[in-house]
Amino acid sequence: MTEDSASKERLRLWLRFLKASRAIEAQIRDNLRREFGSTLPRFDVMAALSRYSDGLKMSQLSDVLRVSNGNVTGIVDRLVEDGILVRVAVPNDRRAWLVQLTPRGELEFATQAAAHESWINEMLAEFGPKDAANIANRLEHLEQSLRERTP
Amino acid sequence: MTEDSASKERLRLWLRFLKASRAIEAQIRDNLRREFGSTLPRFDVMAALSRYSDGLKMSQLSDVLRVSNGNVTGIVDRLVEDGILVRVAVPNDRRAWLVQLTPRGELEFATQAAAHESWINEMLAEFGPKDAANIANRLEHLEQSLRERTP
DNA sequence: TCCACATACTTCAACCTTAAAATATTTTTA
DNA sequence: TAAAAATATTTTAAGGTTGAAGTATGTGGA
Repeated sequence: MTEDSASKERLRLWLRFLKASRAIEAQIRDNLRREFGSTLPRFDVMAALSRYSDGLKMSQLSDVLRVSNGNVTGIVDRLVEDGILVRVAVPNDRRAWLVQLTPRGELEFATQAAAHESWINEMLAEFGPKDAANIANRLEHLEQSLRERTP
Repeated sequence: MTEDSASKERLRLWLRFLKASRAIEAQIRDNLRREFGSTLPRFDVMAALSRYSDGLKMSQLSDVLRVSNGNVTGIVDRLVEDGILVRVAVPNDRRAWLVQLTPRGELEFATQAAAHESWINEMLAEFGPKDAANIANRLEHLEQSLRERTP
């Protein structure tokens, strides 16, 4: 196998990877929209905050989600309007806000997260638990090595 | 292994999958922007058209790319402005347009595609050609079964 | 003190994205 | 052939995304 054809195989892997990822993502977006009138970015924000019951600052949230600061502002704005989140002032730092799920937000997220898990479970049914765990580990390693390349 | 923990493993697989996919995609977007002042959607359109030298109709393009009709309109508009694409009238059907790469567009795409392949080759270096081929096949199968679920 | 720098966040302009509505044209049907 | 249905595309409204610029506040020297 030449280096050149190895490169072609990796490209093919990426194209398949991207296609599968987009197909699953599109299905999730569609389900979120139809069943909950919501979106994947909103779900991602709720998921992040559900893991930090003390709340996160805007900048921490954008770190965790790996999206830009300005992006988070808009999504949080809309979730606050909808009563899913609250912004709480941080003592001794008038620049910062702590963002938290409201009780209603927690309830809403619990419902959506359960549905989300079952959609994934159906879509990835052809992966047995052993396989799933192996590939997940491999991807975790890949993602880590990518993060080391670009600090 | 209970069904419940199998579901949890599949969820974990999806989360890793998504994270890795987003990390790679982010790197490609960044490279395209910095090196070519372009974007992934533009690259995707050029890639699709490079496989069809006779050109594609707008609706065929949105089929191939699996994005909405209206979306393609805007991207093609900008690529036409930049001299990368042309819209050609279709004989006997005044509703439709055929979109093609210009000679300059073909040249531009060849350059970007070569760079793109080498970025992927570096990022996925830890996958040997055999591995890459195996996983690609598996993902192809997954994507196909997803397409059957949602026609 | 005060001034430079850093930090936290928002705003902005440009682009991507979708679903739904609108426009134009072609094809089918009554 | 006139009306209805189908097809091809664009427009629109709402949201997501980014990098860069802008605002406000905090911090650490000279």
